[in-house]
Amino acid sequence: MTQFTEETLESIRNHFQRTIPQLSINCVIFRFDGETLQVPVVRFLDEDVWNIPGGFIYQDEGIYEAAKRILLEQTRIDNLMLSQFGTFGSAERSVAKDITRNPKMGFPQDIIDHFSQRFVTIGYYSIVGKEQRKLKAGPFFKEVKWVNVAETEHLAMDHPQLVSEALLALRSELQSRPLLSSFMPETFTIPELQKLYEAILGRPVDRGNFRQRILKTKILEKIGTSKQKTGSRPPILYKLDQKNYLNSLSDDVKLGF
Amino acid sequence: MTQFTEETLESIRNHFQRTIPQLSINCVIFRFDGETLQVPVVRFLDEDVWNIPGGFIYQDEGIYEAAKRILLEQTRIDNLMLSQFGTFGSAERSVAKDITRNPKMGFPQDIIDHFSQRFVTIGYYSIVGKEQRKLKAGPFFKEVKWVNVAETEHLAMDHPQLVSEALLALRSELQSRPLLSSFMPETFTIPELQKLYEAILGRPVDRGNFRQRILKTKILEKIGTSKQKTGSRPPILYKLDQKNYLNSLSDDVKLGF
DNA sequence: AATTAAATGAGTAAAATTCACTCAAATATA
DNA sequence: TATATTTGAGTGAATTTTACTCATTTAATT
Repeated sequence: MTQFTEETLESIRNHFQRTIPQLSINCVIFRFDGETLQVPVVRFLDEDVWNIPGGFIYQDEGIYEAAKRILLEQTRIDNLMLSQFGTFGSAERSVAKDITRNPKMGFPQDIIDHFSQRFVTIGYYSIVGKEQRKLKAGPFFKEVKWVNVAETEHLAMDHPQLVSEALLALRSELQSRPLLSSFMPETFTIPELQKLYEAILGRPVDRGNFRQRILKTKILEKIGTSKQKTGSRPPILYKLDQKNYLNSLSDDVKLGF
Repeated sequence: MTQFTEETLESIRNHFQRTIPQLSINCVIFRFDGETLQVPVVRFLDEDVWNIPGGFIYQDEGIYEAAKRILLEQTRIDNLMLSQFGTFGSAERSVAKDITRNPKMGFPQDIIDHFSQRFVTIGYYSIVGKEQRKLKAGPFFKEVKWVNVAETEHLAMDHPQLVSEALLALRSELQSRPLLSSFMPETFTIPELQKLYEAILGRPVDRGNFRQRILKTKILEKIGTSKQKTGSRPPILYKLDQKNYLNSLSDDVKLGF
């Protein structure tokens, strides 16, 4: 049985006081490590279920700012453009089923009651590159880690559903615009980019045609040749041509695979 | 100065008690009258600003059910599939700026305080055909009417923004699936359908190519010839081929104009 | 040093789709 | 009966998509 100091409990109660009741935010952040998609998950205090990072909205902040703050606090991920993928609020949706009600946590009744309320959550998603690796747990959280999207079926509450809905939104965004800037490292190769597309779309993409379409957009700028030790022709290194990339966004350029 | 009976005030206070605080729902329902897109707007009590239909979520109902109930109560529109287009919640977003705080309404302070809170709203949209015309105001509302989308810039609060965001979502939906069932009458002609597409997309569409693409999907079934008195060749009447239409939804058929 | 394996860069032709346009058909009106 | 108007249907050029082939580059192997 975990014991909380009165100070911790007061801090939690104070947080409730300052936030909008029965409304939460969850952030599904995809990270591509070169092979698979992963998302950060957090563990609350001594609980043993993992959660998508999430929290509550202060009375004096907008929901977008709240999403960025929560993400920063719980994972240390910063400077990211977030997009909404949906708001979820069935009548039965509550936090307490999975956490706090757990006897071993030993929460006082008023806090259990708070979490037993029905909660509506606003879902945001984004994507980062593999250079993003440092995660640091925030207050009230014991641990943060990356977990493969394929292994998210055991997350708390309806969080597995949040992950799949976010992935659908990401997929749909990928279809309608050249999605490159935020989640690729400074320089990258076309085969690397193709692997990202395949990870998001969940299916293989023809190599030659992928290259052709990407190059036709002129959003890539040749940098040099990558040096690798794979015993095959080294791929060309590219970086984003910022000017053409921004143009392509406003010109509604689609890659469409 | 409007006078409210104590019974009315109690009914309002009771409603607040049973709903989720600081969270609302708004429904942007597009209607196509053959020429332009319109949305229903409502007028609250004796106020003179018009609002997108909206309301609050009972503690024991899901947000989707709440949206359908609110729409039914305030407009009598029923049996509609609604889709979310976004959730809006800047820190300054409040109801009271436009209504209730109006002195001539004469609300008691506790109700003004309630509406002065910051509110987050979940936006839903849908579309109906011109056969949908009956609107009936619900309790607390004095009037409901259809207004052209082009004339929604004077709606209350951020409701003009809700309309444009909903229109963007509708447009995007139109691009990715053959959008026909819910908003066309039982039988219709291809020129009529084209006018709907043009209204939603906000631009002209080539006549011949539109016909070609629609017919290629085989989701239309020829019924006969329409009889009109325009002094020109009468267009062919079609109805939806339900089986092919459902197939086209699962097969991810795109019309893409 | 020459050969091989492996993956990349580049290109090409057929198929499919999009786009711009012409022409015939059907109807009310003059 | 002729005319104006709008719809139905079709066609060919342009473009895009798709399914490939082939040359290039490098590390490892012989």
